[in-house]
Amino acid sequence: MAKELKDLTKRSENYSQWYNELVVKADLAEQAPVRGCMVIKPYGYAIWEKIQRTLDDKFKETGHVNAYFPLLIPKSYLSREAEHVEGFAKECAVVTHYRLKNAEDGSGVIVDPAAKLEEELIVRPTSETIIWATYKNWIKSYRDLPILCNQWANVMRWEMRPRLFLRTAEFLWQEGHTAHATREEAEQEARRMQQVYADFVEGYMAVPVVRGVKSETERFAGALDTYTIESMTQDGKALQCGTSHFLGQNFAKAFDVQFINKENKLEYVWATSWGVSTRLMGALIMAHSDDNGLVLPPKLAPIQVVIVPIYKNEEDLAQISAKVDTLVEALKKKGISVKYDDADNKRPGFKFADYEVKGVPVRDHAP
RNA sequence: CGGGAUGUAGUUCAGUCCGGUUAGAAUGCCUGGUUUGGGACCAGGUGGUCGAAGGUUCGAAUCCUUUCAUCCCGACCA
Repeated sequence: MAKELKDLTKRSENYSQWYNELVVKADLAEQAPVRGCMVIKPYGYAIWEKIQRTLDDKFKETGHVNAYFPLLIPKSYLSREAEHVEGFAKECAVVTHYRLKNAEDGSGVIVDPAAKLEEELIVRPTSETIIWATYKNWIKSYRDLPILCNQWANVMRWEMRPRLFLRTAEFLWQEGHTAHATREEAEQEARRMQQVYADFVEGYMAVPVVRGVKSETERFAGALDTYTIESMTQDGKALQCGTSHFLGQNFAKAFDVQFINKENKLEYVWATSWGVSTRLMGALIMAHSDDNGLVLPPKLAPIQVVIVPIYKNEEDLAQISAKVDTLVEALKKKGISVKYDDADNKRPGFKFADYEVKGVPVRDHAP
């Protein structure tokens, strides 16, 4: 690199500032007007889409199906499972009214006091409660089991100290929620999904992880065991990348979900839940990127190859473009995403620097 | 929720201590031209309720009060 990137803070100077700047400069995301919320920009979302697509395939391969459960949860549901409410109650957003009206002094809209909800609604911090309230209706017999559902959704936790991708108030994730007839089967499922996560993070994100079990204090609120995969950041901290919980019969008991087993006896259902979130984006950035910008593994890079033409005049450009076009076609046939950046309002030097910050794996110039 | 800092142009910031013309710079953006092998240059232009409310004053970005927001360090968390 002939010239240093003038404005990206070095990791050695201030690691967390480096991270914050990189996320913005690489065009991945930006702060939203609402504290703790982020706008995921197209370049960042393209990475998330690849993560999503790959994981979704892996879930389907392991027998899971997608469904969707609602954003809002009756407040009373959250208090059904004692440990669960202990763990989540403090950080929830609450819907108390359903209507706004014009202020009489013309200062805008205000909450209409007449539109107060009888039972307040919680914006889901996670969906165990609403899902188990639903599973109660779905499960009668051992023949209804197992249920292997996943949902892609947004959730909200009112975090005290948000950071783009790593800890935002609203974040995107998937949450698997499975119901089983036996303890062994549920435990096996929880461990299997931990392995699916580990394989994905290592195989596609190229981020090494440690597989482990959470201590009692770090365990998911309501779980008997929490299996975790943890990556490392470059300042030597562990980052929780994904968790898979063996929930025992806690939620089945809280929501009274029983089934009749082969011996014609009533029994509580065994449960798991497991999730990874847009935090994976944070893990990806933290693991590979450097003082020159983002470093993306080719499997997840939205643009895998970028070609920048160098030319003196229109005639040159036409000749270069003709050659590059055939090259681009050939690469596309191989399933490689190529960008030919012939924009004439940026000079080559700018493009080289820009694509380096954005972490395009192969950057080349066409003479 | 505790400790610290900061709010001025799209962005990064100077000016605030010590009140005084029409609030500045860089960058971005727009126009024209020259350029184009690692973040181009020249000329012109665009861009601001100085976070908000109240107060002091002949006069407030600057002083006082209140308030809101953001960032950093802790505690909490996928």
